[in-house]
Amino acid sequence: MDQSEDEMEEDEAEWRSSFVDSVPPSPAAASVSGVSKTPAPAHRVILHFDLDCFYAQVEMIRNPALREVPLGIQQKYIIVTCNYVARQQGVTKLMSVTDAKEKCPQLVLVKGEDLTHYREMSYKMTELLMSYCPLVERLGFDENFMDVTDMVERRLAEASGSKNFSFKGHVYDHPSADVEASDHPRLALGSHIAAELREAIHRKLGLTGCAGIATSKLLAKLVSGTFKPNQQTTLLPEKVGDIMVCLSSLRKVPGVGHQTAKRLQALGLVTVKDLQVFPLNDLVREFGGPSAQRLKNLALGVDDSPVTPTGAPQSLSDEDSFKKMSSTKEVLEKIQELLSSLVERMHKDGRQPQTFRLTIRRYSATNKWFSRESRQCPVPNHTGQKIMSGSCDDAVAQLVPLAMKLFHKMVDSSATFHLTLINVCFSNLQTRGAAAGGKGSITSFFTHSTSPRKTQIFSAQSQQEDSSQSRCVDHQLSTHSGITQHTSQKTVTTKSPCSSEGTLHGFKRKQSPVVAVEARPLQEVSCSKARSDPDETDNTVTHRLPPDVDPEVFRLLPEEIQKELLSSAYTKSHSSTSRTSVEVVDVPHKTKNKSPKSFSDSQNIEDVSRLDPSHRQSTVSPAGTSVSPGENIMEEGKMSFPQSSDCKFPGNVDPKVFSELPPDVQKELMSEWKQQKPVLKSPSSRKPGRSLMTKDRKTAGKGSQTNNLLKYFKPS
DNA sequence: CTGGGCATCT
DNA sequence: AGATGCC
Repeated sequence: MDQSEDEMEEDEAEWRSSFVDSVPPSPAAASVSGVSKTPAPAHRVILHFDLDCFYAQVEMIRNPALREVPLGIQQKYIIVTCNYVARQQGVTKLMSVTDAKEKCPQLVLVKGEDLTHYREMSYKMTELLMSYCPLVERLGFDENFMDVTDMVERRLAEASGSKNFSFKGHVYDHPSADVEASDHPRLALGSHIAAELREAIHRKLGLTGCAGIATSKLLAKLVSGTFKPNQQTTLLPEKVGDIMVCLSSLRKVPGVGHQTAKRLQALGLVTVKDLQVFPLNDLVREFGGPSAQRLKNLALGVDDSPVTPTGAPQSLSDEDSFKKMSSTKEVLEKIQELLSSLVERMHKDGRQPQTFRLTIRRYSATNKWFSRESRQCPVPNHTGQKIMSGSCDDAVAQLVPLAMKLFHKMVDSSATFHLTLINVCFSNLQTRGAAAGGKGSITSFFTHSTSPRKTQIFSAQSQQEDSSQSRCVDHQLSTHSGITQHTSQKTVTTKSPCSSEGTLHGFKRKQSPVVAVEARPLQEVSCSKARSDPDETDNTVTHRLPPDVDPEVFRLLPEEIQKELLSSAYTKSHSSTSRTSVEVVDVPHKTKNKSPKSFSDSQNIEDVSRLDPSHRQSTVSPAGTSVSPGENIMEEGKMSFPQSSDCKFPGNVDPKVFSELPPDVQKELMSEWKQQKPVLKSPSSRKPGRSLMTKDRKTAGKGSQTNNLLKYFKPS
């Protein structure tokens, strides 16, 4: 039964009494939002944490010298955030680089387009909070909501004797000292918990931030920013009306975005008060029932939405924006670059993506920031396996052609086009292994993000749990040993950005294979035998089977494999030497801003060498850092070439893709893979001629992973 | 000179 | 697949 029992009674007796937490059915007052799916405790204690200039803090931890200078984090031409030294000089968030430099000529800029470090720190923060109580919901990378109602009740029970209640930090609209103590013991305890958590965050992660303590997410969020850097504020119920009315416009209400604000304005509503008194019926006409009620409630400061544990992300994506991209070659290279990084992240996550999506944004004078278009498709199982097994290069080689196919569904490359953004995304992430506990997926970040091992078990268990018993751990925050976390971490020795890669290979091609192509000189390119129908493709099976493939055998294969074969088969091939041929092609590519495989951690802050000529602002190169000589370089070097030993087969390469490359590039690619090919791996396995089949199928199941199925067919 | 994620709802 | 929202 409701364990809420243990709580004490007292104070606001009435309303809370009936259904404090457990509350079964009657939502009573909660009915407000129309949607009554989750009862929502009548009185909760919700915390909202908001880290101070998050990206800037992460960079200052990585390079302490930055603490003393005005620092701006730059993404393209925008300062997305800056430290307080810079703010003193007039720099603000989302200011253009030009304006910022004008205001503060000495502003030091660090590029922040690669979110790796921010994401890692962000999850450490969430994990830390979760170690005290599982009900933690993320909002972006730098904010977290936490429902500490249970923790508060427990403390209330323990310390029932001492009535010494006071608030930690500020209390909204209360001059200060006059603590109205125990009229609100729960919120007061919440303020203590918030203070302890902020201290833990600072001690263990080196981060400072603000916290808001209130009875709902809406209110906690609104109040948290009352006193800005590194402070906390509690909002008492009697001040709800005040805090809402003080908002300068409806747009300030969380949940009211750009579009909604415009629609409201069209109805003549501009201030919060306007919406509070506006007839609900009229609102319903515009927004529909549920949305109307929700909006009105928000204006009134009413929000019964629960803190929903976020857990591991449901999708992983990587994107880049630019001024102009108008050739297929550039698109291909960009996709390859984005995929290399994304696949690496996906591998670390540990889950297997079932869906891949490609999104683009076209240039358009009018609607510049909108209109994104996307196409998605399933991720072939064997590709997902490559990701999970760590054969990231192979996976990328298989995904690039898929992505190009999706691209061509949206863009007619024979006509001119002008893109300003490309995004690649994996979703429908499936926890591997048997126990599919759909939800338990705490995988990734939670488990291995930090140091592999110590990781927290707690996170795994805490995750799902029936709300009824989601107990907070509340081990005294102070001692709290369980959590691990390495405090300030790694970066002390940050790696130096600069040189490592730029110099290394002047050519800068990263190691990742871009396209796998089967190369045989086209003997008859198209099919010889099996062709049955000319058309379509993707699904039609037999057409275009390579000459050496036995159609009968082909039919027995799983569909994905058939597809793979078809796509790789329809590329040209050359049979010259005997090997099969599948080559991995490496395209010279620029950039790399994303880290290639193995050293994900190292990331450069600046990475010049990018293709974008334009930016090269004065990025900083941190003083201390320096490179560790040997290692980085070595790593890099070896990766780039020889390494590809296990090359792979072609996956599906769109011939179109390959053919679109400039001749010299094609040539280079060809010779490139030629070199790699000899390496170990499979060549040997090729069984004699095509007798294959049956048994091969079997073997194929498992061992063949690294090599393509083509080997079974290929004879020659 | 407008970033790079994420989520939810339709 | 798109819109919208939030950081």
